[in-house]
Amino acid sequence: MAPIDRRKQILKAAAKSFALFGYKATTMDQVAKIANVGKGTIYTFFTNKEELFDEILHEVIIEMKNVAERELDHEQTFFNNLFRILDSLLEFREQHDLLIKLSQEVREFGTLQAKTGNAKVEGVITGYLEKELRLAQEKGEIKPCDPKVASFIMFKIYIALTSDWSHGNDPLSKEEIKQYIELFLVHGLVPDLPV
Amino acid sequence: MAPIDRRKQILKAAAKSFALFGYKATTMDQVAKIANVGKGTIYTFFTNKEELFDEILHEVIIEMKNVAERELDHEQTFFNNLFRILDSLLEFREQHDLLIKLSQEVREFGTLQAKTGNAKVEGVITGYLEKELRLAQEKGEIKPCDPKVASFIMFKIYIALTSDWSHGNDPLSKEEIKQYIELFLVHGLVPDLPV
Amino acid sequence: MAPIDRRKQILKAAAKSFALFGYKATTMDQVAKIANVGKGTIYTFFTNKEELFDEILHEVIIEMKNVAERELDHEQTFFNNLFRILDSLLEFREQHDLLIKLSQEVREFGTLQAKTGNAKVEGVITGYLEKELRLAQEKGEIKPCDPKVASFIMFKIYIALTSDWSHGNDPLSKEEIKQYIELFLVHGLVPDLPV
Amino acid sequence: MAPIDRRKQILKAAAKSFALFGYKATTMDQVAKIANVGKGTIYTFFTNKEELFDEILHEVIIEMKNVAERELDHEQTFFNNLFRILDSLLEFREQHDLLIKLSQEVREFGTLQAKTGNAKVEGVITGYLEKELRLAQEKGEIKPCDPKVASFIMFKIYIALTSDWSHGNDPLSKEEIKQYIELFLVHGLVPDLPV
DNA sequence: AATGAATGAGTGTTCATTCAT
DNA sequence: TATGAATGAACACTCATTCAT
Repeated sequence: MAPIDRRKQILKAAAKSFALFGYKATTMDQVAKIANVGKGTIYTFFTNKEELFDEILHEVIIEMKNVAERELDHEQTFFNNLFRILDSLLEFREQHDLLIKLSQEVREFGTLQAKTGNAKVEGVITGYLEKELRLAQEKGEIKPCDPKVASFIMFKIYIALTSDWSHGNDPLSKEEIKQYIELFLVHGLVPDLPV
Repeated sequence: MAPIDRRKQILKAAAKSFALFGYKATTMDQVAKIANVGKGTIYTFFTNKEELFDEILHEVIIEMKNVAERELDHEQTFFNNLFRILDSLLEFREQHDLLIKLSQEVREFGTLQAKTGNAKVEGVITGYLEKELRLAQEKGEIKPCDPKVASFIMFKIYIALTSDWSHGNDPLSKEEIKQYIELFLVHGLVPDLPV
Repeated sequence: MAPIDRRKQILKAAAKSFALFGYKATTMDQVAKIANVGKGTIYTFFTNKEELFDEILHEVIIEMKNVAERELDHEQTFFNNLFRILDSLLEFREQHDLLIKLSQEVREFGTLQAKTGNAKVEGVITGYLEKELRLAQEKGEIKPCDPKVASFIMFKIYIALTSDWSHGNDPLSKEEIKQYIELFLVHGLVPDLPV
Repeated sequence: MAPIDRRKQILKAAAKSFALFGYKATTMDQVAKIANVGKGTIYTFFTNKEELFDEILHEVIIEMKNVAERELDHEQTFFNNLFRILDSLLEFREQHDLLIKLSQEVREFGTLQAKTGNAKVEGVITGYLEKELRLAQEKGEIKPCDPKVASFIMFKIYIALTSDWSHGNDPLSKEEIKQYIELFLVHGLVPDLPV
């Protein structure tokens, strides 16, 4: 088996376990077993548990950023862009949705926090979103609100629909996710014409 | 000191520590020290760490339910009730908001998950919300949507604003929280009349 | 069992194992087993393996220094003092002879070396000896030689007789040790009158 | 590269590392890197780490014995022989002095000890010395003493001067070493005529 | 024959839980 | 009853050894 395969095997197994059980509750033995690899092998590719975790986080960030940048077109409206990017992200959800959820757990490590603080999935995504929200606001495409808070909530809603929900429920389809995002973000729950 | 006092002391200390550091990162030594109690004493009241955790979860649920039931008035509209209940919950937020966060961590335990599944804060709250959403829908107060998903999202938005946000940002005021809930849940981001 | 007993038990066991097998080859499991104590118990008294080692070293140094200082009398000749101090040291040899040997192994730890450098048994003892040798030389009691080298050798001879020798041979009696020290240090192997 | 070269390369590298860091602290990776050889290659020449160590010990012994036998001349006095042999040994000190030091570390291995007991550098050298001392004693060249103990001490003094001292001090020159051996072994520290 | 990626037994350390006082 | 000293199972990580290439 090519070394790259083994590295990927481990990353995949670790991602699965981290997403399922969290950082602390994931043991290296477990990762090794899931990856069908000797425990020592993990350490030939990653210095330690923390680095393994970081690597996974980093990969997700890179990939999501690429997707977003590929789709983003400033000629179009904010919501247009939002839904197209969403569409692309949801395309390879299978590899990533659980991982995204990890972003919520980074705070678990006292020490790690500082070091990787700005590399957090959450930070990167909301930062990105915030910038776009600000532009949209200037163009009058959305109501006035703090873009920082708004981007934070949008991110949380996305996570809730793509990841959180599927713990304990059947995963939502791509279309359903988009519908609910539209419902909550765009128009709200109140009927348009409560005559 | 009466035994009930000791029990409460421990519960309070554990709640604080669980909320601050999470389940795994909370040690019984820590809880004992915060509670100003011998470590062994904890075990005279609780069988083990897991039960201590469950108890705390349970207490929060009960209290929240009481608050909700006290405020709920089916003569009024859904949103009216929602905001009044929210108001009351936020009132004693200091004791509970961090705990709510715990609901997110329950999944941390592979084994625990199954056993305490139905005792989850999350499940109770969303179940409650779901029931009310269904009624509101029947009355035409809100747009048609799956009440289960909707209640889930609403809960997540609530957690995001009251708890998640304050990791890394200044906590939002009660008023701000209500504003954002209104913005996202009730009316959406799109300006009302983009003629 | 009084806590002091346990602490002493552990120190004794660790001393034995360190002296017998060296630092690296001594496992905490081994120490625990020899001390007839749970492994965790060691960590209630000592932060880690290194500190356990340091403590042992420190204790020996303190005790030896006390013995030496009690016996030292600058009114008397160097050799007189030397033999009286030797006498006292050999008195409680049973607790310490093996430990003394540890001084040779301190170099094993890359990191430790720097931290405890000046606390080394060897350094303390030879430093002490050196000072006395210098005085003796000024008084003409011994031949001219570098006191630093001389003290080093004297220490090594002492270790050889009290400790090294007993690995693989019956230990030498107190009297024998003194005889050999006199033979090598004081008069040399050459017969006095090789007529 | 001829296999014999590779073997020598490995032995040399291992000798260096054992001498520098000791048995336990020497890793096979380290040896392989120093020898500029694949790690697996080591195992084509030596069954395991222990055997590699033994081989090195053995080699030193053979070489020292050869040197000694070449110089030894029973027509001459004990001390004459001693100093000439010493001279020769010190000649190729660069390759071996650190190795000699290893003799002290053999005890490090609980299990190994028994198996290689009779192959110990120490044992061979002191055995040799003992024989010569016995002869010298019979000729009246040295004072009466147990040749076994005396040879042991002589060996320790030699190690101390050639090897131990240089940890933490500038190495002594060949001349200095001989001077100190003469001082301690031959005549002692007491001035000849303390009138 | 030579290699180094892969392995898992073994190490130091932590912490929930027990139990003698 | 309340305690905290004692415990050992469990964890992250290391390294001698193996084996497919």
